[in-house]
Amino acid sequence: MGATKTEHFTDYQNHIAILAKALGHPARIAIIEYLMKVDTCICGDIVNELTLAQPTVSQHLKELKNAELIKGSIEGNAICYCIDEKSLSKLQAYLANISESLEKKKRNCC
Amino acid sequence: MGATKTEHFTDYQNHIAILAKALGHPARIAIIEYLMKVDTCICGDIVNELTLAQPTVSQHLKELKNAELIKGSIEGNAICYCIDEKSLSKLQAYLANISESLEKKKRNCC
DNA sequence: AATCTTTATCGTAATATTGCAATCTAATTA
DNA sequence: TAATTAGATTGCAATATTACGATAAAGATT
Repeated sequence: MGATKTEHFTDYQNHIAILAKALGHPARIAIIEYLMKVDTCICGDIVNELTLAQPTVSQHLKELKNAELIKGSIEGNAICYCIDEKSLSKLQAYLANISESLEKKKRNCC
Repeated sequence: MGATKTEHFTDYQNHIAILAKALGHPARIAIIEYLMKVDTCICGDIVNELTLAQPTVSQHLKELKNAELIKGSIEGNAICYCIDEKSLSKLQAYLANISESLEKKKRNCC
């Protein structure tokens, strides 16, 4: 035990969960926000932006990349990161859909 | 080490991360979807809906409740759960905001 | 009151995540 | 080519999460 039983859930449920999980750490939210603030992709100074050691930041970047929430391209000896809009939109659309449905059906409870 | 260094991030970043993290498991996505499908709050059969043991489901419900993504009210000897719109909207708005900004600033990279 | 039903909690094992020092790799510059 | 720079990888310790059997708590039913 201990590992998530992904086989009990749909591909879609697993995928949404992976996206949400990737955003489930303040450092990764901070990275996304930093990539938003500077409005091009950014080479280098992500590490300087966070008060975490370089290997830790590298690991968080890797997780965001695995979830395809960011993408990086090699630029000289630095790496240029930016937000991958597609995955972010997917999660956003999912939540928007729920919010919308909730508003429609005025439930008589709670 | 091992624990998230929340003190390095803003309250807002921490809060968004908590919401995302709570959705970062397929069982919890499945719970949210089930609560959406049946359009009132639901007493009882959440456990039957998932192929996980009752204590496991109870734990997932607790985490969703801690993040204030669902709320539960006692109804006889059962408990009646439904989605807590406020928190869900908050995360949705956050992502919508990013998506919107991304579309505006047509970035010349990646 | 005894039993049943529903949900929570405890205890514990397996696994995953977080964080960092040390090290490695690869491109860049001196 | 040696030194530098940017970033990834390795290895490890601390902590968190996931899952579930056993059990407890509390209202409902018999």
